[in-house]
Amino acid sequence: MNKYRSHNCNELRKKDVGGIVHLSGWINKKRDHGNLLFIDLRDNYGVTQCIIDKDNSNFSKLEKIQLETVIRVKGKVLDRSDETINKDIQTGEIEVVIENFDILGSCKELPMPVFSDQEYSEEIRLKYRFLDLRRKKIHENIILRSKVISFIRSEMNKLGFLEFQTPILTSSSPEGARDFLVPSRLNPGKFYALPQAPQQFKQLIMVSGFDKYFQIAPCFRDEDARADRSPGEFYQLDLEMSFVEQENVFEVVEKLMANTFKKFSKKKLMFDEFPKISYEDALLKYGSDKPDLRNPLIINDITEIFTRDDISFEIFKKLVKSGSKVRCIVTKNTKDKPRSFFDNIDKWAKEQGASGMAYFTIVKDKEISAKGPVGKFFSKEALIEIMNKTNAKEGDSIFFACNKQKELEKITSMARDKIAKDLDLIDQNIFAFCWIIDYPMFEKDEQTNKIKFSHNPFSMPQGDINKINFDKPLDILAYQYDIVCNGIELSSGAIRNHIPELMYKLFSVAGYDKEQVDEKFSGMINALSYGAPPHGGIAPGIDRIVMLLANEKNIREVTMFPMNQNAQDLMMNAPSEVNENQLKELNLSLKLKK
RNA sequence: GGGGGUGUAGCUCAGUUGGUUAGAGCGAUCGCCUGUCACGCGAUAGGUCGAGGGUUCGAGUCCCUUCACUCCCGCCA
Repeated sequence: MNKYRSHNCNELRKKDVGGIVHLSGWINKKRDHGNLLFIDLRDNYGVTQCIIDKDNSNFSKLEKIQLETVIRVKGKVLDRSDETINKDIQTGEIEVVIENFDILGSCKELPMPVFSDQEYSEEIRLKYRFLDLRRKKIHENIILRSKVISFIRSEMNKLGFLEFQTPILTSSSPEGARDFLVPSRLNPGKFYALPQAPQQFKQLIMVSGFDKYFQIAPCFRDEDARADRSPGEFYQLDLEMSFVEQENVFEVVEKLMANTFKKFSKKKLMFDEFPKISYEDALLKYGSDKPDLRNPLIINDITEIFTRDDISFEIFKKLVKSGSKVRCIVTKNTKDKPRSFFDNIDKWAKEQGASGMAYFTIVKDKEISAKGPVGKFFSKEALIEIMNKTNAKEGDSIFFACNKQKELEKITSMARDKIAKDLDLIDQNIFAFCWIIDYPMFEKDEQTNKIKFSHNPFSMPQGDINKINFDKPLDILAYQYDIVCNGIELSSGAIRNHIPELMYKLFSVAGYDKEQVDEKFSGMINALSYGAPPHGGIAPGIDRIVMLLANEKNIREVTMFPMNQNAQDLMMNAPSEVNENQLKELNLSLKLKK
């Protein structure tokens, strides 16, 4: 036994009754009966009830002690009578009668209570994160995170992957997110960048012949935060494999995800084999390349139907003529839903910046007709065609919107979520994984109208590489894939392009000449010229995996020391100003915007 | 960069149509209480109503500006 404890606070059981023990921990809660005082002593492992009465000379000192003070108690383990057993804690059959105690760490008045299920403002939680982290729920989330990471690590080891560290100070690269820059003292005027991901390094590891690599890798991107996106930094399970095709990567990741999610959650997996959905299909059917497959609603394109003469919905017909599309969502058996249900969705759509959502319900008296504000614009025959096209039946309702494709995808995707939520169609006890595959290599930049890489410039284009038609770059698909779970993008990956000549060609399509590629990606392109194996990989986001497993909607709930939305660490006061000398040494001067 | 929400005691919140001295629970302090486990009871302290300006006889409440936190859009190969 060391001087602080003979047992932890979750260790004592009936068999220990009669023993003299030392416990150390935080005062979780006091219940003061005047002549009898209960103290719940807490540590990482659990809680033990300690008790002292007024006959003990320490009584009045303990009575005055602040919650969250760290104390050591010495006492005798006592059996609890049947009526006083507490089934909610594992040590509930016993209690410790305090003989004496020492204060190991005193505590000022608390800015926030630790023993409480209440919600607190992020500001106070982040400022006093060390207190926040003592609280049960988040304490357990962080422990879960640790266990998940160590499980993943051991699974990867078992699969023959080797773990390597890659540099944190590296070079800035074009494409992708904003870099965090670090000025170099020894190289005035030059900057390192923190890696947005160890992308190039892991490919170099393959070129170096290590075959299978993984790392729980910190990634840094200077972009704005979201609930599921930490500002600044996050962690990926970065992995890369040599001599593989897409399917080989899927096999590894699918097994790893299934094992991890089965081990750490009671929720069921919707699919044992993850469905593969092409990017094009995903955008049509779900309006998004990160569909939540728990949601049964599917989007249908009914643009063509609006060219019929027996539809007199002139606003949509006019928009369709000028290139807009019409897409719809069918809700099953909603004919008896109140008017407010439909109007709310229309109103909601307007709030999202769309022109609203039209709707009608298909009813049949003698003949099929459409009930609802715009129902009168549709003939019986047109309705039957819509029903055929969308699988809608009598009693179902159809919500539809008209817009240019991209905006339409956005609003129908959000409507799919909104309607499913309103109708309570999503089973919360399921994880629905899927692969999104066949991403296009390039896309058109909306603002500049230029061709740019749609995902990763290092991806391998699909098909026979000698027959690629570079004149139609938007038609080139890549061996590029995402894994999605419950509408959250966990990861993207690709089979890489390991052929320098092909790389130059693809970069030239995106507007980079050979010199620029050589300069920006010198390490990579040079390495690929000295015998590179075909290789590919992926990088699932650790924070998001833990978030799903912990059933949390916010990534800060599974991050030990997160920054706030403005990328500030309120506890450590980062970022902070630096003194003139530091700047001078780095050859920097500040020119702040007013 | 844009839009929404929130901001009242240390913490979580209530505060009506603009109307007297801004309330409650938890926490703190003091007192009572020997079987609680969210112990109970009584008392006390604690407020720049985020900040600034305006309207008004009168503003926590209405208007304008601004700040902070948060959610979303943009952004995130």
